[in-house]
Amino acid sequence: MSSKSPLYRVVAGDLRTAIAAGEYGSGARLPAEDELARRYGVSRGTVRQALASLRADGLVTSRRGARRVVLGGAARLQSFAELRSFARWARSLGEEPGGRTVAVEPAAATDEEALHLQLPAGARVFRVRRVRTLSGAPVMVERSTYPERIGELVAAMEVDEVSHSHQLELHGVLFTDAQHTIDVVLADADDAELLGCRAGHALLRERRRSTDPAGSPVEWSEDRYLPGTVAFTVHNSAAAGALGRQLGEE
Amino acid sequence: MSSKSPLYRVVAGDLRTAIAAGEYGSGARLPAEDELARRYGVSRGTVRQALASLRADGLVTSRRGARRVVLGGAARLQSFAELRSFARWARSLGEEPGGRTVAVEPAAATDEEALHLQLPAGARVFRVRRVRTLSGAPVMVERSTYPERIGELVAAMEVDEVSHSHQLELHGVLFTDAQHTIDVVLADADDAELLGCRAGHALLRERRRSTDPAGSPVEWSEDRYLPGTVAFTVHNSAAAGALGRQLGEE
DNA sequence: GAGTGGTCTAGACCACGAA
DNA sequence: TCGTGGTCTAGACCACTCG
Repeated sequence: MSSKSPLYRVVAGDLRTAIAAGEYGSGARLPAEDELARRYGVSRGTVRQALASLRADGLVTSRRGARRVVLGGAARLQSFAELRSFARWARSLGEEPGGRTVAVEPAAATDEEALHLQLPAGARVFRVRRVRTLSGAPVMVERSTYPERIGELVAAMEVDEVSHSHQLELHGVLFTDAQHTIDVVLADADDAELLGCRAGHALLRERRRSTDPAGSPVEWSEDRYLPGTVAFTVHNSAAAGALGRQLGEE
Repeated sequence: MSSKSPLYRVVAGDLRTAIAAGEYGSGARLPAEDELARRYGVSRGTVRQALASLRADGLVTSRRGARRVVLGGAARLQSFAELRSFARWARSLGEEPGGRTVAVEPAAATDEEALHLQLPAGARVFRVRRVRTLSGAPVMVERSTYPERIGELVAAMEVDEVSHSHQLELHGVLFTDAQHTIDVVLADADDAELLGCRAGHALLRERRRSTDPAGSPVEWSEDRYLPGTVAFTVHNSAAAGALGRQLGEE
């Protein structure tokens, strides 16, 4: 066994599997922390670390004094529990992701781009426009802005490269954190042509700012999805969570 | 001092304040864990628990070997990362929330309702339709389904009650966990009349399943927002072991 | 009152990043 | 190499839930 996984991940994975397999159905009580610690031969702290990850994903409840209870899971579509690229997300659903780069152009950053990428106003950036497909059908238009260094890597990729983020990973560029904003926008002429819908059609918009492990912004992107192709799901709790609502102004 | 807050919350709050105040600007390095432990006179574990909550909110990075770095992204003092009712959310933004109940009716649960509320098919439920307003202007139609026990409480409320969830809290009904799904839908005739838009207009839809501390479903709701009035924001992370340490919530 | 999770301590060793 | 965060242990006490 060359298991390089930390213990708490092994425990968490085991519990996830057990829940998914129906060993602990919706509403069932999980074993007590002490019992799990004995069962896995680890300390209670390690068990708690594992359980915290299940809690963060909304799989179980957690209250002082009472056993943890398995929450009735839901069909997840685009879950924000993990940060995944379009390509990886599509494959996890058994769909075949595709991508076609429509335009790559160097440019001087607008004020908004400079703000989100933490660059000086007018800094050199790359704007990339792509159409993303599922099983050949266009479902999303992606307009991304990259800092110069990263944009040059993107510019060098094939126009039908399926996963830019995977290619960037190979060059040591990692996307580890992202802040998303989701709302509705109407298709402009460009969207209409690329997605094959009519202008004025409603689209689901996701704006995203991604950073690398060091906290430096690596991407500012606006994705526009055809309705019905995706939905975003998120879990939160009164203690903490991931979702927020904001007034819809720019 | 009647400080009832756990130590790690005090530390976390202090760090949040310092970041919001610009003491640690975007890109600044936070003090090391040992240093913080000394400074606050607590153990390293407690400091780590505090930092985990900042991490979960996307305020700082976290990587082995390197100091934590404050993530940019404007002055986001208000963490919208909690589960909040429409009324509470609106007030936190200085808006005046309102609500008008349009219909309350007992019914037999559809299959979908029964599934989400974990009730037997055909069980008695209550359907409630409301229009939510901000400063008097309608922004959202809310269609909720409640289990019988809770529905009866809702049915007894005033038609212009601003916060159902607050009233339910007074009756001991707590909403602690929720799973949300967000997508786009077109307004039907009913939506159009209630929101004052035309049928076919695009609306931002949020479907939500809420549970109480014990994990029992207490509400299944579909909210439809006029575009431009709200946007949903989410932070997530792919960092290995980003979340969690020996924390139980948060 | 017994069981359980929440908080906290004081160590230890390791893996990784940066100088 | 050295500082840092990631993982893990073995205790302790408290607050809460539940029968």
